[in-house]
Amino acid sequence: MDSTDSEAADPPRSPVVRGSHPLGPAALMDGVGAVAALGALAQEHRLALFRLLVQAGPDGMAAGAIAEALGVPNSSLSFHLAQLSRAGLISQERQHRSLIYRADYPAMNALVGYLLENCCGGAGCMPEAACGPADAALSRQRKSA
Amino acid sequence: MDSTDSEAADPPRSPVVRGSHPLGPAALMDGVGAVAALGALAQEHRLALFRLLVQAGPDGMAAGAIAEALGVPNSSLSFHLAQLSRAGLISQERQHRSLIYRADYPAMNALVGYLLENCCGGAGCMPEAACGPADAALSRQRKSA
DNA sequence: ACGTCATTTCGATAGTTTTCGAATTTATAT
DNA sequence: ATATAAATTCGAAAACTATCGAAATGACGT
Repeated sequence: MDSTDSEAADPPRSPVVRGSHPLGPAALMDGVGAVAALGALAQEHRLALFRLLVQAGPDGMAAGAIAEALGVPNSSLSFHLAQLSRAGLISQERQHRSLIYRADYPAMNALVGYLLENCCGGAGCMPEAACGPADAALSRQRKSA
Repeated sequence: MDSTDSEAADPPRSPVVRGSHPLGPAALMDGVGAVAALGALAQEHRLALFRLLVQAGPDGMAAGAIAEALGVPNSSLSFHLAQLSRAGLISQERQHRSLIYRADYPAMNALVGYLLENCCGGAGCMPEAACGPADAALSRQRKSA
């Protein structure tokens, strides 16, 4: 009752690609990566944080601004940023004295892709869509730097 | 400092629809439900379990068969089934002596929909798809029992 | 009623996550 | 150099999650 599967619940982790945290082309996702990404988003503050970064668009947001917006203490936020970062869902860049964080759209695409492929019966779940780095309605009004 | 958001990180949970665990029309998902669903899937065994149920299709699988397939002790599996059930991602039905579990496709659609809507820049992430209860490629080849 | 099979609940243990103040690091301005 | 600002790491407490054997529940056949 198996064999047709690629990965399931067994200890022997296969030597697949795995993590490309520092803003890489995370175009593909395996089960391990999916668990990491899901776990990173499975927390009230972190889901809100990620949503915020997605809304912020390509400009990203500084850590302090995020902490302010979410009403989370600075050190707690840092912890959550690290979690998302470790899962490859966000990227960091220094700008003057601030650290700017951005949502990693390819990584999110890969996660949704994994869910559609593996958890929706091999077909998919939603009507149709096309993803750029958040520009449809939100960042239309901002020029980016 | 905020206000433009619908839900973020504040304690006062809004009186939205929320959980309809026992196989309900979970067509819409809020942030709280999304965190629950993401958390339910953010675990090696549970992700494998859910995948298995998606592949099993509308026929579902008995708890024992699942435990066997995943190589997880019976009582551990029960715990994981309860987690997925609590998140509304699977449903249960008694059949003779066995309990049959099934993936709840509408719930999964709602989760993916939430991610596309809220975490992909308001546009979406994937090219195109259409979701029925897992029949496209997988259950095509199974006869069902 | 009794035995048996299928599953869940209980209870204890080990491990992981979340939280946040205090101390520290990194960068800039004077 | 020294001060100030922006974030991170450290450390320790509280809360949660995962694991699994043993006992309990529920359904069925005889």
